[in-house]
Amino acid sequence: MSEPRTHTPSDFVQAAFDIVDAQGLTSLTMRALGDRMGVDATAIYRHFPNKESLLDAMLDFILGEAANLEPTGATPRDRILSVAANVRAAMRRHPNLAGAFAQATGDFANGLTISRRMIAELRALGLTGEHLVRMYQSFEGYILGSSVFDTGGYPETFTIRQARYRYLNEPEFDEVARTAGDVERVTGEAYVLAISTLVDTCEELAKL
Amino acid sequence: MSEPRTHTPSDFVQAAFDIVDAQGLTSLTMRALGDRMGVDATAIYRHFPNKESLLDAMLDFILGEAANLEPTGATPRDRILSVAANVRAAMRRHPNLAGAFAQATGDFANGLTISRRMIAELRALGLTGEHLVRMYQSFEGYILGSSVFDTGGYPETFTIRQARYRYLNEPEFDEVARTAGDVERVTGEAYVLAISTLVDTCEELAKL
DNA sequence: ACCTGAACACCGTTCAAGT
DNA sequence: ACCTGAACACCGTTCAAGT
Repeated sequence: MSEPRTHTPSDFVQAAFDIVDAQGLTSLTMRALGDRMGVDATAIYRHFPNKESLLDAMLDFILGEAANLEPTGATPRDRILSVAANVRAAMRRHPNLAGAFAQATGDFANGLTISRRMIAELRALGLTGEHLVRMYQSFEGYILGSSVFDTGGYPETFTIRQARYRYLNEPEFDEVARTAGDVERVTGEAYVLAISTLVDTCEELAKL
Repeated sequence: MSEPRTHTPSDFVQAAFDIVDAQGLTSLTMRALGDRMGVDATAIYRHFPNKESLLDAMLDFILGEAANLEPTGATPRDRILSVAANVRAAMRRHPNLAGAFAQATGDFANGLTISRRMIAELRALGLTGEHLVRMYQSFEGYILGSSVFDTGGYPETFTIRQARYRYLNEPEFDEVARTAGDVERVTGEAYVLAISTLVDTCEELAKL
């Protein structure tokens, strides 16, 4: 018999995204995924040793969506901002999965690609030695951490943040909290501002 | 009969920390928590409507460990660094739970306390209006995001990061990757450096 | 080579019943 | 007022059996 392989691991990953993006992470069960693929739940174990490795494949796919985009811009600063924007946009497309990055322990091939790209830009800015490693780590923490927090659970996240702004009883925050869209806009501006600030620091450290 | 209440919600939170800190988040089941408290699993529902609200209470407790510490330092910069260090240290004490912040949707009373404290320091630096909101958001994203990534899954996280540093094939990273402790040190330095850098930006924005 | 389906050892949660 | 315990509707995963 030996049928030609009808399903690839990537088929399961795509179907899993369909479920998670539309119904949330808790709706992704092996049985639900099997149903969507027209296959028994236990058939998935031909392709992934367990559910965790399926999730890791999904997270690596998200990073791949960022890693496969060539960063745009004529200067290291612009290319760093471009990488940062691409990571954020990729997570933003899968808000129900972004939070899973914080739990993941696997190492991601596409994460390495992004890391190498960032390091190349930091070298282009003139950084070496411990300055290079330290600034790389600052960027990684900010880009990943902030993106996960800002994109996870979108759009509810911004409604929640809007409510929190109101509780603060600070006139400036009241103003921003008029719509969840305002909160999202200022959060996006804060992201770009902080990355740009970190690039400033790179330039100063390179002069030493 | 009407026994005096033998258990408070906070008793369950403490017992839940015992389980999570020692055995990991997946070991925290309602049955396991009931066993540890010498009570049927379903008795927990007298105190918490569901498991998610128990987890929210645990996360708020972690933030409380940071919020209850008066920030030290004579300048806004030092007090901001102190707040940031306290948040990180509090998460660091519960590495198996840190990642859950990225999934949480609740709003946390102790989070508000920390927010108010940060805003007071940003005002002391001379920030108002959109600058204030934007910088606040940059700090929040960096402090929370970075702390979650750096403390979640400790100490395994740093072993994983060490392995990734080796894969990068960059001499500077090789050097840092000699021990997981070196990676942890440089990550901590990067955290302080980035916060300090953001304070620099506040000072510049205040001059405009 | 790949898939099926019964089965196992769990989950969170509800609800009637106890004291 | 608080706790018990049976029960329900699920989970992820294993493994012998099918084709």
